[in-house]
Amino acid sequence: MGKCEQCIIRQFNSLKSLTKEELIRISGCKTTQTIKKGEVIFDEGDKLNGVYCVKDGICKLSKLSENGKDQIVKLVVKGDLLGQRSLVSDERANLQATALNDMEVCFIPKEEIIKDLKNNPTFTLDVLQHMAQDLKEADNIIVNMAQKSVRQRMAEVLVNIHNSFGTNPDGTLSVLLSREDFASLVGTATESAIRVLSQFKKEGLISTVGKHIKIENLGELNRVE
Amino acid sequence: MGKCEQCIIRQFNSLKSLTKEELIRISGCKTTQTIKKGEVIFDEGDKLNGVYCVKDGICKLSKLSENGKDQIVKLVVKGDLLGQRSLVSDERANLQATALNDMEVCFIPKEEIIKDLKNNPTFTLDVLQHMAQDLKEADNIIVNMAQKSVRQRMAEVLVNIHNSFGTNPDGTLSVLLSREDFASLVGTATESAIRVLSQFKKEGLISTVGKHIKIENLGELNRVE
DNA sequence: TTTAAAATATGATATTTGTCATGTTTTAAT
DNA sequence: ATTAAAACATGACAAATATCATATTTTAAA
Repeated sequence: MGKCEQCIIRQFNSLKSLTKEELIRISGCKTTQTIKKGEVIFDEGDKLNGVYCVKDGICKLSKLSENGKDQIVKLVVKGDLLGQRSLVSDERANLQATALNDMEVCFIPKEEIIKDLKNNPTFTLDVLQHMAQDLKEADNIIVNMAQKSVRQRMAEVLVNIHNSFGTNPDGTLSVLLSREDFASLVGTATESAIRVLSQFKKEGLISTVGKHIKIENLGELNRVE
Repeated sequence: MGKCEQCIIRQFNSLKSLTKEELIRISGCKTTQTIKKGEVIFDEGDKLNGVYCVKDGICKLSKLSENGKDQIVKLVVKGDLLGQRSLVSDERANLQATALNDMEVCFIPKEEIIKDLKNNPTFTLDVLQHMAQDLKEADNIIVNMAQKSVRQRMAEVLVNIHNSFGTNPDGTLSVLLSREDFASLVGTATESAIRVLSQFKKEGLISTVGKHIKIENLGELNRVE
């Protein structure tokens, strides 16, 4: 089993603020898991007894609305921590986490990581800063949902995925999503999402290679009204 | 000038996790301000050099969308801290804070409160827990914005204001908002907000006493489809 | 007190988006 | 390779919501 203190993934998240001693302790109690595409990592209402460090793959954080539709709130990728909020607040999970492709994660038990939250203010402050960033992004999503059209929101989703998660060598978005997932991100009906993407394709803003989407005109996509 | 260590307001926010010594130090450097209704406390893009502890009154946190409409993201009331996110992330403000009635606040300079964030893990963890709560609420708003009708969102806004901020002796909501502010909270056009409120009144779900709104049927309001 | 401005209200209409139906293509299992 | 299921696509229509126009009422200023 890998050792946390030698793992480069931690450089991308708050675990980088742990001391070498703390990392060695965490390393001794963590477990590594592989999660298959489509598998639910945790569900709304679950009691999480730890936090996940994503070593590879990508998952969605979503919530089921009363109308039966899933709304994706955030995408969590390699290098991110998963489940911090439940850890810190000691509440049941508010969101569901579902793997969008095969994942490799390390699970760190709650009682161990809590020790560090209580004793290492640098670590706690780092977690706090990440959560502040998440909150800012969530606030911005609220404004977009309330004030922008489906077309604008879809353009923004494409640009964000491009900028945050990058592209494959052939230029297609590295994150591969179904039309239904796009709809869940944008907050619209699946048919509407399909229509908007088709329209973008007609207008030459994007192209598709199989299921993969390639952004052809980032500037125009940013300017979509 | 009042002393923080004797101020009961701090029981409602993270400042309660400061030690007596820390409180005395904060007390010595804080300033008390009164803010008039309608006044902007800080604007999007402002560099905040401290955090506000709200002793009295209420304000809205909002963001101007590209279509020129304001979206309210959160209401901040007596007992809350204002501006923590900018403090922690060391970024410019993402939101505008505007007083909805006359307010009294204490301003604590950044460099002083940062000392405590770096040295008192109990305090940092408390701030973290509050931010985790804010993030959960923001996630829930995203889901509502994306998946619920204007009518449902308005019902929810009324119920939330009732439950979170309470009522006056005559039963009216203690938070007095204009129809435009209701629209900004719900994320809809002012006319639509007015129409929905008129409809609720017709259906006997609410009544109005001047500009004040009284919830007449909380149960039905919760069940609005 | 009078008066202008702002807030509230409501109708008519346009636009956006969702829903339902149906067909096509892709994927995965046998 | 065949076939069933899932994903993708598109048209037709319905429902929700925004926009524009125009009153009415309330508020605040002179």
